[in-house]
Amino acid sequence: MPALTFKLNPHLYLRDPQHTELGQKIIQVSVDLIDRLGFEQFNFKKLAEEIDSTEASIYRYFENKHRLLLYLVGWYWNWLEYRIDMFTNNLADPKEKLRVCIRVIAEEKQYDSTFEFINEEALYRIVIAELDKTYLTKQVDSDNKEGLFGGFKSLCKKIAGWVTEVNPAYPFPHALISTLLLTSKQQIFFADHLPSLTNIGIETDRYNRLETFLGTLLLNSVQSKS
Amino acid sequence: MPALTFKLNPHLYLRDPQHTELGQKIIQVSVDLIDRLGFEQFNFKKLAEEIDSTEASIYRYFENKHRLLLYLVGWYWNWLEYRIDMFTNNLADPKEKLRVCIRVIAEEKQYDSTFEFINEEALYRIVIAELDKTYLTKQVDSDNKEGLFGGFKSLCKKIAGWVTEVNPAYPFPHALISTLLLTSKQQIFFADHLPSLTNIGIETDRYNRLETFLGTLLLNSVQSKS
DNA sequence: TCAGTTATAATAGTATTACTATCATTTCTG
DNA sequence: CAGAAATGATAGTAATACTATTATAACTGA
Repeated sequence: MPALTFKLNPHLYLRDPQHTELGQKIIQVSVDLIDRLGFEQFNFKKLAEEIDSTEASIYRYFENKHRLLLYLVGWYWNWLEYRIDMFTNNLADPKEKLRVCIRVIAEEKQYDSTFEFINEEALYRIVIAELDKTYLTKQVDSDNKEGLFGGFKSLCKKIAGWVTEVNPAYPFPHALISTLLLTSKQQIFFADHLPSLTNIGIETDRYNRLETFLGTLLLNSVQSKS
Repeated sequence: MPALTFKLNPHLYLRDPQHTELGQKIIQVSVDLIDRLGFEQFNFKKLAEEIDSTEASIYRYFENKHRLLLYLVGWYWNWLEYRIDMFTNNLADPKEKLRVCIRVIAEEKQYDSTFEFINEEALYRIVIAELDKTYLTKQVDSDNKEGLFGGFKSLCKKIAGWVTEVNPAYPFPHALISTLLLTSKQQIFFADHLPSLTNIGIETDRYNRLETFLGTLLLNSVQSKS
């Protein structure tokens, strides 16, 4: 399979990091570093040291670290949508699509060799811990106007469309799917850190249990009338 | 009705702010200021100016601004649990309790004169925008060991108990309720800032629509077997 | 009432962060 | 090989999140 890349919203970056060696290094190493340090402790100075470059050089690719996070999370949403498409495009029944979709959303994320310089396992952990910080800011409205949340919205719209196919009378398809997408991350976080808020554990079958939980949540709601 | 206060976990503060005039002012004005500026732009220097005091004085009440946020959010959970108790303690049927519970969770929050120096409307907006930041940190585990998330966990446990009463076979009561509690905030945020991720609007009946959405989500899941 | 404790104010200072600016050097391109 | 573009090296700034010190005001018990 040829090496693929995603075309991300150009407002996310100043210079496209996928097109240069330094840019690729920034992406690759920032994933590892944010995973290790957390987004608050992460900064461009530490990143520059790690890749033997300078702060100033990194600022030529990303306006600030928030945009870099938006870029990484945007990349994740594209990747997830790509995987969902891959596993659903041979299916006709929208209900079956939703089932497969839940499996892909809930599954353990593993390194995907289709995409070089992105460690999907680490990126998944970043999304779990930092996703909400992408939009819980004072600039959410201007960021949104620039289309920086396009990946999330696109995926939500697609899946919500299948919900409506299954039951056109269901009044909350988008709310249901955004809830599903966020919940899939939150419950994993709770399992790891606040276990009394969930019934997902830390065992190896946690992803199966998550799938079951999300499955009942989604499918029972969709079938309801009210 | 006499003026009430909540007994919050003492690890949240260095000196109990409810016991002194300055402490009460810190609480009261920080709610307004965080609501206006957002938590990132908020700091103790600005707060000190606003209440004609000094940074150093505020640091004698709260170790840092994160603890202050935890305090405010903890207060909110106590308040919500108090309201839920108020409206459910005369009910015997757990299913009925869940219905009322959803109404209280989804309702528009209005100023509650039972509690002086807390503006519940502003606090509710803070919780919507900043709640996730209380636990999405690197110190979540040590904060949790100190019991700083006690309010959230206590409420989740109580409602999850009613879920189990309704259907002892349902395997995810805590996951379902934590999802419900978070979703109730997230969907309001989306309605205000990322409307394509929800079907709740900004109209006056938004809280009724939210209640309906959460109702189907909860009640259909609880009744399911799998 | 006054000595002693405690709370607050006033002020200063520090390390880190999130940038911006400038200029030199390397690399890539027609 | 000239010129442009990308990167590196270095410096500097305003703001943040504190800590420390000393002075003053307020309350408390004997």
